[in-house]
Formats: sequence, structure tokens, C-alpha cells
Amino acid sequence: MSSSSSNQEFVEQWRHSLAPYNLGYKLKLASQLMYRDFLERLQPYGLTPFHYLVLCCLWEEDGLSTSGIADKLKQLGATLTGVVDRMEQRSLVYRQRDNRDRRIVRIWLTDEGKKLMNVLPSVGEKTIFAATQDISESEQKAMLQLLDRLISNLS
Amino acid sequence: MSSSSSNQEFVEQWRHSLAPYNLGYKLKLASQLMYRDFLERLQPYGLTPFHYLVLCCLWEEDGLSTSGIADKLKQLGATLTGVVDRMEQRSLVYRQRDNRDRRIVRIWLTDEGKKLMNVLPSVGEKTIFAATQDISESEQKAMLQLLDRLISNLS
DNA sequence: CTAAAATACTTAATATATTAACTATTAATA
DNA sequence: TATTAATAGTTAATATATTAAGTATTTTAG
Repeated sequence: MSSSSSNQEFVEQWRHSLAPYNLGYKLKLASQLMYRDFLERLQPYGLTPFHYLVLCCLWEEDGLSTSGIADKLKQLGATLTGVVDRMEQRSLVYRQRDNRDRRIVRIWLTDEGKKLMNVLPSVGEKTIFAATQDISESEQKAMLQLLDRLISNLS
Repeated sequence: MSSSSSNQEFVEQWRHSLAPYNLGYKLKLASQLMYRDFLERLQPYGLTPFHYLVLCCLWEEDGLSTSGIADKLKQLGATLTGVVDRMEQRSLVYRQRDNRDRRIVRIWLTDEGKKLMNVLPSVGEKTIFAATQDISESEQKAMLQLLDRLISNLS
């Protein structure tokens, strides 16, 4: 079958940029699988992985502005609005306008949001352990550094 | 400030599982940045990165079932339904029920969908080049292999 | 052969993401 | 100082993703 054989040639020639063999797809899938694993582990707490990202920012520095969080996570402000809405409903955080600059909305941890600091990081650790069970410390370090370079290339 | 100092201790102790330092977040961001870059390059064609994933599957084997594509991309059937809906509206593919098993819906490339095979892979390549500009061939290979292992750990 | 289980797909509800448009407030400048 | 520009945030529209529920068809088992 000539059509099937030319197909194979095409796939071989372009393999590096075709799904499911290419870098972009593999990054997407790896990220997605970690998301699914973590989402399941967060189920008992009624939280999502994105809630965890925002909590991490606030555990490090409470009272960040919406755009402060967006910058730290390189997410868009419009996305943060929705996430913070749901986190507020979930009583993890609350909003307060900055009095010196009324444009700014600051996000503060509630008691519940603070307490989760003693619980969630070890939950997140479990997903990392599951993902890297057969990957050595030095390989993990190498991977993180490669990801940093890739991120800075596209930033 | 004792609260700020205990905060630093906390961040140092849990750094490996806290955003924006942890593996999960970095994978998410890397994937997201490649998505944004590719989405922009696909703008002139009115396509999304997900359309490209499906096209790749069909270029390799036309007439796959919906669940065949879902399996190949490790995506959920429910997601594929929506994507194929929009690809059908965009005249990239069309659906046809399998006559031997009426449960199965097969997805076929239109002429337009076929022609893009000569155009899009080199567009995808550009995003990969941008992301890996300062990363050597051997490092890229190492990264792909590490991603494969991570993916298989969570599959 | 028929009831139950399994498979393939779709629909609906909710939560990210992205872009564009819009409001409110503050900063810059002519 | 009055106007313009910039910044911070929200809203709306559209496109992924995930889960759960539902329909149609085929397979399996009793």
C-alpha cells in the first residue's frame, strides 16, 4: 500500500513535532496526569490544584494583590478572578480593597486557609513521589532545571 | 519579625512541593507557555493546539474512532466530543457511523484537513524551536525520556 | 435466547484558560 | 490643572478538562 508507506515516511520525518511524540504533547500530558492525581488527593478537602497554587503564594506572603498572585504564578488576572471567587465561597480567603490605592484588591487567608499550610504540602508531595518514583534525585534536579530554561525561553 | 522568619523556614522546608517551585507547577507552566506560543502561531489558520493533536492522529491513521483518538491522546471521550464538534464545523473532519458496529463513530479527514499535513508540522516545529533554543539535542532527548517515565508512572 | 454487563458516545454541570471589552482609580504630561 | 495614559480588576464569550448521568448498541452469561 503506497499510501500507507508514504504515511510512515511522513510520520518518521515529522515525528519530533507530531502528537503523541512531540515535546509539547508530552509536557501537556505529564502536567495533566499530575493534575488528575493531585485533584483526586485533594477531593477530601473540597479543593482543586489551582486553589493550592494560590494558597502557596499566600502562605509565603499573605495579603498579596490579585495581580501579585497572577504575576507570581504567571496566570492571567481574569483567571484569578474566578478562582478567588470560588476560594472566597469556600472560605479559604477573603478580599479587601487597599486603602492607599483603591484599584488594588488584596487577598487574605482565613483561619481555615492558614491551617491547611500544615496539611496540604505533604499531600502535594505524594503526587510528586508518585510521579518520580523511579527517577533519581539528580535526574529530578536536571528535569527542573530544563523546565526552568524552557520556561524562560518562552517568557 | 518572628512570623516572617517562621514563614521562611516553612517555605524552605516545603519548597519542593510549594508553588511556584515544585515540579507540578513547573510542568503546568511549561505546558501552558508552549500552548500560548502555538495558539498564536495557529491563529492565521483559525485552529487550536487541540485541533492539531487530533489532526496528527488522523494523519497517521485516518478514520479512527472517537475513542481511538481519545486513547492515543489519553484524553477523555467527553472532551473529544466537543473538540470534534468544532473541528467538524471548521470543515477539518467529518463523522461517520461504523456499519459493522453502530456504536462506533469514525472520524475522517476532509481535503482541507489532509492538506494541512503539509503546513502545520513545521508550524509546531517553530514552537519547539522557540522553547528549546538553548537546549542541546542530548538534553532534549533526556527531557523527553524523563517525561515518558513520569507519564508511565502516573498512567 | 434473553437479561445483564460492557462499550461507544453524548450531554450537562462545573472549573480552568484565553481574549476582548469595560469600570474604577491613579499617574503622567502638556 | 485638565486631559490622557496606565494600572487593577471584573465580566462576557469561547475552548479545553473532569465527573456524572444518560442513550444506543453489542457482548456475555445464565
